[in-house]
Amino acid sequence: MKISAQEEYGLRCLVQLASLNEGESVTLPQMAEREGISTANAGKLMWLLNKAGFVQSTRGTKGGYLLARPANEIRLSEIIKVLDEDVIDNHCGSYTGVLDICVHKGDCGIRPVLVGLHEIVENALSQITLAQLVGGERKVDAMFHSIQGIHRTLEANRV
Amino acid sequence: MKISAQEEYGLRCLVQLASLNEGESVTLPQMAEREGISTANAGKLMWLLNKAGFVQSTRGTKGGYLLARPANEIRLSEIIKVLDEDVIDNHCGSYTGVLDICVHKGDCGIRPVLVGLHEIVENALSQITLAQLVGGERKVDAMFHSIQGIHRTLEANRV
DNA sequence: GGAAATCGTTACTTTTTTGTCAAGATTGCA
DNA sequence: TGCAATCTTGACAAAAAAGTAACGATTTCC
Repeated sequence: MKISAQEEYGLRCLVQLASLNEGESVTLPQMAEREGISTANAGKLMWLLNKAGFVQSTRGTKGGYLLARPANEIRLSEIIKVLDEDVIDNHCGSYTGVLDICVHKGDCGIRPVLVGLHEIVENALSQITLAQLVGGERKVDAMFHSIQGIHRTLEANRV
Repeated sequence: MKISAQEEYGLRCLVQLASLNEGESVTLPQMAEREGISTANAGKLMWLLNKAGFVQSTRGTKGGYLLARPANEIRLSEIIKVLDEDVIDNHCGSYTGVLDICVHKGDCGIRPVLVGLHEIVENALSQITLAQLVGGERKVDAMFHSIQGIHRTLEANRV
């Protein structure tokens, strides 16, 4: 499985915006430099995120980008769905809907795996907000403890 | 996030082999037909899986492929690591090791997310074996219950 | 009003991933 | 032995993703 470049850098740019103080904004060249990508590339990402309503832009001198919604109301799952098709998708067709592209109409051997992965990833990402990725170890630790909880549950439910 | 074609079809082919009765084997054309891919493509996948020691092949008339190890000892996480780099990887560098490609050497804002996702996916996939994907609703249900367990744990540990 | 800074949009290029082909090697069987 | 079935391997072609470039539109400030 791969996290696409678009997902990764899009998310990173949003974290930058979430870290701004009241009234500040960031320009494309600044953003690009901080993430190690080209300005053109950052521009394309921000265009997507702007269309989707995550960021607000102003043109001209003193222009730039800032978040259009409060950072603690933006869930990572939403972001990923805008930057890519879904939190996880596969080659053969959406396994959350009807599987009609694939040859395995009724008896797809790996479908339970796809559905299961989709569910746990969607769950995890929908519980993390941009605000939680800003400033610090405390929040990161909390997230990690949640993940350790998952670990224990899987052990207990071992099939 | 995407599951690559190679991961998806490679896994499907192995499920076919896991479904065989004692003494049976499957040829490339059969395998390709059942998965809706070309023989050439199936050939390349099986070549990879053969090199990695998952399958055994015999050439000539009556030849074909079969599993080289018991289906209940082959974990999905192992398979995915052979068909792709890792259960999850990102553009910027392995987040299980040192992050040296990325501009964010010490303070990568999304690193906790990458590490967390890697952990829960690795965990889930390492607890599912090929044998569990063969023959039926009972095993699939059991797996699903495990996933529901994860769901509840996440709720309980909400950050 | 004009110049400079900035975003917006589309088209294009490069790279990576997928998929195909063809020639070779091995085996079984008549 | 020789033919047919089968896997093996490397080179090639097509498609998708990632990245770049160019030009247009808007805003600020002098």
